[in-house]
Amino acid sequence: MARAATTSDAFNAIAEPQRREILVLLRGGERPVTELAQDLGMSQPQASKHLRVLREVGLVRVRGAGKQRLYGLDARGLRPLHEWLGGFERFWSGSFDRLDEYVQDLKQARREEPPDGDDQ
Amino acid sequence: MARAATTSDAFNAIAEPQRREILVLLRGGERPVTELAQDLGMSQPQASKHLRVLREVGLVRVRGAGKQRLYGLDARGLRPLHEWLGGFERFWSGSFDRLDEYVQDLKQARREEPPDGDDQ
DNA sequence: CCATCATATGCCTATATCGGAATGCGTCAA
DNA sequence: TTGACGCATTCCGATATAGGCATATGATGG
Repeated sequence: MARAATTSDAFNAIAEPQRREILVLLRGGERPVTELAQDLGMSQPQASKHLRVLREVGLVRVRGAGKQRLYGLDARGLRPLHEWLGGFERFWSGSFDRLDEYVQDLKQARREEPPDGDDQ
Repeated sequence: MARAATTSDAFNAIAEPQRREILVLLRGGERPVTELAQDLGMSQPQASKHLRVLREVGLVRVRGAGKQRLYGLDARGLRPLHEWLGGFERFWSGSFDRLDEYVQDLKQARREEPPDGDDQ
């Protein structure tokens, strides 16, 4: 087997940095393809391809506006990501984080020490 | 070019569903490789490979415990993801979400009128 | 030293990617 | 209709993946 398709979930879709940048740009409002391509320094075909992936996983939507096609953000598609991440929040937030870090450092330090006597 | 390496970021590392499951399991505490492999129904080599990726991006850490190697969660590596996602929070939370949904439904309904073979 | 358990790594194949270049297709204006 | 514009879709090549399998490495107890 190979890697899962980029269109299989939002997780895979946003693994590509340029697609993440597209989404960030779209936070500012709808945009035509060529404008996105220019702002991100990529070719128009590449932009179209990335947008296709984002559309297939439901992260953007299109709207025809004359000759142009305006792409807009559909951030609801990011919710699965947010929810999955939420399950880990307690591991890095607030004092819990510092406690965890402290415990880790203790363990690490203990491993790096010779099994010598306990001082004091 | 091909796809970015799975070890290039946390984004790419967690694109793989089984790696996500490993992280979820590790929320319950440290675990040896074989146990993870069994619980997730994958071979031991596969588990080791996934754990290698997760370790290279700093999402897990290892600790030798006799014959075993205990893998533990290092959720700090998920922070970039959380922060990136944070930039989109206002787009799906609260009434903003409902308004957006409403507008989407309107547009979708309007587009289903012509015999169009739209997206899937 | 040897046998055994726990884990890591190597080799292999099929597959899907990103990127570039060329081209197809739809829309608008004259 | 013709031309120009905006965008989508091909075809191509190089690359790295997930997974199966075999094997190397490493620690432990006799």
